[in-house]
Amino acid sequence: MSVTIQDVAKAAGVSVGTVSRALNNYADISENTRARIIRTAQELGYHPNLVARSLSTKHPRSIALILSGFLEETIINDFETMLMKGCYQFAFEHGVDISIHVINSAIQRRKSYEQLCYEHNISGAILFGLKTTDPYCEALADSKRPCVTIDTEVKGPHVSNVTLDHIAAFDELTQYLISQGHRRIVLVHGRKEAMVSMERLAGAYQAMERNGLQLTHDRIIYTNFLREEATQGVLDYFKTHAPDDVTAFLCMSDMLAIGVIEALKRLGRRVPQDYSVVGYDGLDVTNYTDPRITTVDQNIKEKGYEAARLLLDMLEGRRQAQRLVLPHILTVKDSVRRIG
Amino acid sequence: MSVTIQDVAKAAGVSVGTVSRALNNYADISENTRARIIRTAQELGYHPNLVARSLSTKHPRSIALILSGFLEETIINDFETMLMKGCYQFAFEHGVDISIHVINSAIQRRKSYEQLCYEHNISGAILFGLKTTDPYCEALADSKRPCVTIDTEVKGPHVSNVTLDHIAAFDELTQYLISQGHRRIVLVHGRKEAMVSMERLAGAYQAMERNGLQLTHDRIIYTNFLREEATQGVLDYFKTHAPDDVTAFLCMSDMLAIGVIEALKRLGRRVPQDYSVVGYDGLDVTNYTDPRITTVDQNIKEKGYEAARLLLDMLEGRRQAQRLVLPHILTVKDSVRRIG
DNA sequence: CTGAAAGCGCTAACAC
DNA sequence: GTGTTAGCGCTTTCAG
Repeated sequence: MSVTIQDVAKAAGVSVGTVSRALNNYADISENTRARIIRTAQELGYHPNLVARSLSTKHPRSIALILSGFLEETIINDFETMLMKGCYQFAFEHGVDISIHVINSAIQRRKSYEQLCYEHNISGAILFGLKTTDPYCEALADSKRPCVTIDTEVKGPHVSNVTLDHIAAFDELTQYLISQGHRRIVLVHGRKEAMVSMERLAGAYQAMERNGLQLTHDRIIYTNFLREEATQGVLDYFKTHAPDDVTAFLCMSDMLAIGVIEALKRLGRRVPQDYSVVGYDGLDVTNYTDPRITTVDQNIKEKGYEAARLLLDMLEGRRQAQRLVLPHILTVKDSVRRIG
Repeated sequence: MSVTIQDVAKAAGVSVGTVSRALNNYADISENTRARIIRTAQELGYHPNLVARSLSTKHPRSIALILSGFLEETIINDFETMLMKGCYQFAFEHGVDISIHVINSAIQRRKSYEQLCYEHNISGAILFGLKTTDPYCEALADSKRPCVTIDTEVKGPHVSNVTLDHIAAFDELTQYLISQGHRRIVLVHGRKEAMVSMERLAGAYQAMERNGLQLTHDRIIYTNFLREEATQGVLDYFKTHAPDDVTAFLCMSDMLAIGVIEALKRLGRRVPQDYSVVGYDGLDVTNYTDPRITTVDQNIKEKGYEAARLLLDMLEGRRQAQRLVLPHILTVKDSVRRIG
């Protein structure tokens, strides 16, 4: 079939153990034989069977990207793709192998995190899409297997988090609106229970208070992050509020911003001439809408890259578990008008 | 550590072989012991170690989704995500495990397809993003390992293809424009050498000839599928052509359509009032542009689902290698005006 | 019907 | 320095 370590051993006239040592850069081996073994391995086109390796090794270096929840998401975004890009860029640069596993909350209930890792011989994982209520959050905290969560905040001796300062980011976004002269701001809110919503809400409060503005309850449109809800919410809003009751819509996601713009168009209003709108996420689609939407870029590719680096460092004992806060990027485009 | 087959055997008072047989639905085992073993396995929370299994088994059922090329792509689309959704939907429904592997052309040159499969104990693969010039295309044809390519046409005794009839789809799209009264049509072309471009071109020719229309060379704007190229191309076009030289732009991708609309807006023209534009792919973003873009939905999620089903059927000998042509979906939205 | 045992390819103790 | 060998957890003959 394929060329195994045995074949290399035979061809090089040594034992399999020696081949293994040579190829894994062990110290106690003569440069001579190592060179010879590496050469024959190359000639034969040998590549180690990673499955066999991870089965036998005690300190495996196999790292996994575990994606949760996106199967159920009705919202389409490019987070997973961008994240994969980031992880693999690091992986390619450093010659590590990443396996991807797709799960959801139901699977988490059926199969424990440890079990999942055991089944696939995962020694360290990057987790994306975890909800704070997901079973794996607790499991991660208890596990002695190093892992990195992206965005989800989980504390544990071997758990790192890579995230943005969403509060500061949303503060900055809000501040930007205010700096452009907007004082009558409506917040288009995401799913109430979601951590991501709460953080963004805190950021909005923070910025508004600092500027002596109030965020009253009737100035908040609640949604479950669905675009249509934002559209409907805005339409409803203007049934009970005068047109000049608001000058800007501060949205907790880009999709909500798109929904808001849709509603405004239906009402015959123009963005940004009549109303300003900002989003959050930095989805690529914000470049193709009309107008292009000012937003905060979550920098998800960078998160993937840093998560992979951090995980590898943890596995090799170079770094402790930590919270890594990456810079966010306020991306000013065309959906905000300066007023006043 | 984790509960192994040994633990189950001990607890149930049988041998590991018996446990294995019971759990894998072998015939030659008494219903009594099977039931008992299954019960104890459940009580202990046993899940098989898939790595160990795939190492030992002769007829492994481990299937992989191999994604090529998207790391280099500057174009962001949701193909990979949708594809994964489709594959995993089938996988979850049928209790099969899919591993995902990310590669590119460079990796294909460095490591053979067989080697990749061997390393990860892949018994059958779904491949997406292969270019016709990629080394793996030949490798697939020669391999006795069943596989399914998506969109890329590869012929081989164990190679299936899941695709659309892109020629017919583009024909239909073109015909739609014509049926709306458009006769002066400009084709916005993708990368010349790409198979996907050639097929679409053929479809366009076919429809136009059937309607007694000519697709002359000066009515084609060439691009490499980049949005900005389409924008520039249209701007350039109108430097040498009169405004009424064209009534509709037939684009080989949604991104190109977005680029065209951008150009028309810059020129102060409105879509679809002044010009009609159609795209191809069915990206989600076509729902958020202004206007929403009439396009052909490639139905990528369905492709993933059917590819997974087909691969499993091939692995289990229920189906031969075949070319599976899924229906495409002409999605009429708001970017075409009926004229004449 | 079930147990015992070989072996998948590799790593890591343990010898020499 | 290098060879030998015992597993990693599982499937699959081969006996009985």
